[in-house]
Amino acid sequence: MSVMSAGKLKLIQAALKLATESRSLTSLGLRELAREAGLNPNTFYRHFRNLDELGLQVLGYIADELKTGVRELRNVADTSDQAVASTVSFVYRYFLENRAATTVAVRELYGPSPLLRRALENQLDASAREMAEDILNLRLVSSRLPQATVLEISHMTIRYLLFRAMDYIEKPEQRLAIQQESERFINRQFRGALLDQLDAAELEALAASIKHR
Amino acid sequence: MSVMSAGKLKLIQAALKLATESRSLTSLGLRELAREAGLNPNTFYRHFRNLDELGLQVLGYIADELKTGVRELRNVADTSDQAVASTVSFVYRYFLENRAATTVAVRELYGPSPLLRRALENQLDASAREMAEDILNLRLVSSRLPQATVLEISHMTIRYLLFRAMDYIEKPEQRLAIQQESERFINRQFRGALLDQLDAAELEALAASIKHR
DNA sequence: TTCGGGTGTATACATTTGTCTACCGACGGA
DNA sequence: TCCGTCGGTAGACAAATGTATACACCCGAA
Repeated sequence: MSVMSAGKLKLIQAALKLATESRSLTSLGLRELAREAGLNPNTFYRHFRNLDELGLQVLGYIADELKTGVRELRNVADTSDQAVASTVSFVYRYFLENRAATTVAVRELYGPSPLLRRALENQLDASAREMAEDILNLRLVSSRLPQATVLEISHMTIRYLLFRAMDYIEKPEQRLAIQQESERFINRQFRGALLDQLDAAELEALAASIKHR
Repeated sequence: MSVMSAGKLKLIQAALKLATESRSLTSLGLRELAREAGLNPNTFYRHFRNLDELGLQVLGYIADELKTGVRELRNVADTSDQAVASTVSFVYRYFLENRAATTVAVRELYGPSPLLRRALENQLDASAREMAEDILNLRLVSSRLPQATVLEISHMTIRYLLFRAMDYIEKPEQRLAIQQESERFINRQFRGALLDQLDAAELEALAASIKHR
């Protein structure tokens, strides 16, 4: 994936551009692609057997872009005390910088091509596992939370942030609000899960303390 | 929307079918549509000016389908004590029965057509408001939760359930797991929000009770 | 130096697409 | 009874699409 002839790169970038601004990746035309890339239509066949193969390569391309981002993400979480806020802020800024890749990912995750969907699901799965690992390693949440719960919340969070990133990208005036809302989302998930871990006596005490106004 | 000639209905249903099983609604062809409906291509022009107009009408059609479902939903929540569990179960069964409409909604919510996206966003907004209203009226959560919080969680929940419905539809062996996971999602949101409402003294007490093992 | 593979182009062709104009039967109101 | 509108069809058109074959250039290995 690292070495790639100029024409192939042009085609992939043209696919990203067109998929973002006009249609879905799966519905791009071969000639449309070549036109955008400034190449002869037949050049396409030098690099891809068909349009599905192009789609997969585009996913590989954006996966590469994403991987560097995830690595940076780990460092951010490592050195921050306000882990949730800074992580959310970083993730959205990152999606914003890679809006083409983000848009394609969102559209194809539940799109018509099973091939692309599987690939994207695996990508999200891996990200969720990494996130959960970081959370556990850095002890960002109470150790009373089971590992499975942390993983589940990581899954939910990543899905939520990914879709919300579309609004974040396209509605600049709402960015701050979306960011804060996402922080609340995550905090509530973890606090709610923590509450579930309390034993009966603690729950009763809590309930009582809430009851009297 | 209620009275509609046979041909028009056939075209809309053909659009739903094709959009579900092969491509996105926005990328359907006029002739493709007519072929599926068993009609002459030109019949299309008797009912729609262009493909965008068809898209809007399809959304209207599925919105009608959805509305009856939401109404039933209110009744379920009304008579149930285990509101969350039965609501989730009902919503997913409902999405399953309307898989075509659900699929189209998911794909177009962040799809390439701004027109369709606005329409869908409004639809989701209205559903979230209804859900919040029900929750508040039926006193399903503590009255200490601000109205805005209930609305926000309703928004998040509806988005989450909608997207998760795609997995629910397509992975029958995971249905039970997805259902339970969704219940946890909702419960954690509300419990986490509740926790945020506690005042300092209550939080300290809670923290202490967690600290000692 | 020659040769072969990788990259890109030109031409061509059958197929499909959106759209235009014209024709036709049904049917409801005058 | 006549007539206009509605729903549907038929045929034709230019444009665009995917694909095949053949040609041209560059560059590294032999």
